[in-house]
Amino acid sequence: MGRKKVKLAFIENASSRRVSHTKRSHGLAKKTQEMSVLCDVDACAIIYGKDEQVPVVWPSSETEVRRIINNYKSKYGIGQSSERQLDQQLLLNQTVKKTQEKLARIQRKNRELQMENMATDIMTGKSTLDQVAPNDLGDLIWVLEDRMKAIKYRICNWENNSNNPHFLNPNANHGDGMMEAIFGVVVRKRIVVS
Amino acid sequence: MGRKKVKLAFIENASSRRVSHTKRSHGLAKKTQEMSVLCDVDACAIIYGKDEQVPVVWPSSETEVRRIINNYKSKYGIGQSSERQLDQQLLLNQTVKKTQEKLARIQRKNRELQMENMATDIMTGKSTLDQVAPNDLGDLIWVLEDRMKAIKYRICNWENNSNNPHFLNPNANHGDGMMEAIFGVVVRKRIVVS
DNA sequence: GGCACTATATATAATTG
DNA sequence: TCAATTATATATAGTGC
Repeated sequence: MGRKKVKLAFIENASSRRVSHTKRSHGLAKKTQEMSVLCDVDACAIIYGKDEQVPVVWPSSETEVRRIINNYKSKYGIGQSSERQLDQQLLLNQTVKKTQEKLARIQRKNRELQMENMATDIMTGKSTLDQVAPNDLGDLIWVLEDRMKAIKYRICNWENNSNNPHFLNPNANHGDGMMEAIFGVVVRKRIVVS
Repeated sequence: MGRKKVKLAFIENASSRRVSHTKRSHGLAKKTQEMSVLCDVDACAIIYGKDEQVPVVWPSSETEVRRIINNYKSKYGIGQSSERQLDQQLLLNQTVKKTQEKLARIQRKNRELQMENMATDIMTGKSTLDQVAPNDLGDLIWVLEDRMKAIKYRICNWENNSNNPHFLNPNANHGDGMMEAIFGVVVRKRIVVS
């Protein structure tokens, strides 16, 4: 992907290696997130090296990462003897497992929606950055970037619909100002509870 | 990537979801491996869900996975509060801020151009004043005043270029009448995206 | 060195057998 | 349902500020 086919080997040049690292780790995180949404599975990616100060991790929420890894461990017994695995199997009956899975699914969904709401709050000035928990910052970036893309898309297609309904409709609620014209109706996402 | 753009949402259809899962998890694993080779970093990806019997993990060596995760934990102290964590928070904060600023910039730019378009619409009669939201009137005035200045300038210099191409060119579209002669070609502004 | 852009390689959604 | 193929979307290597 790119001007040239790159051979699969350590990139000697330090600066282009760093560039590559940035681009690729971003892409990897994105794909991990997409995977988890599209197929509703637990997915997690961890990338770190001595060069990079900050490890790239998805999801960025520590709690989520821990949950996914621990769950993976207990499910597939990483580094555990097979006897231990058997114990686990006995301990966790099907119902419990199913319930856990359901819970996890809801939690993932809920988290997504929380991020959406948070992004809206921040963009509309309802809340400020320092009110955001550190754990949520990373995921928040994703949502913001998504929104930016949506905006860019809208901007690109602006000329095609000169009589934009939001823009010209006199009945439209303009209380949210341009926000609405750009984002469409600004609504709070309803958080799923079950 | 594919015949159609797929929207980022749970794939309802079970069979295509499974196909997607297979393809994407494979791709994710590949990219994780490439990342680790190209940049010589520790990288690890874990994907699992109830549907899939076998979790997709890279690297496939359990030992490696354990090493990477443990190393990550001890290096970046998952669930531990330390200076490093603070650093991370600061960095994330900066990233969010940057993203927000970028977003704000785009929004500002977008608004300017919207006003331009609105002004054009009004001057060409495509829309009328009462279709403009009250919130937008103030900004609209600025744009109109700017245009008036430009018009005055053009009028002042009119005599200097008697054979104005727009004015005399028989192939030019004169549908917009004087508008075009004064403003130049009347086009919708192409909105800048970044 | 970082960012925006462009050309190209890759990944993958449909489609077909 | 799968495997191979094809058409397209996306990721990203290089380029020019």
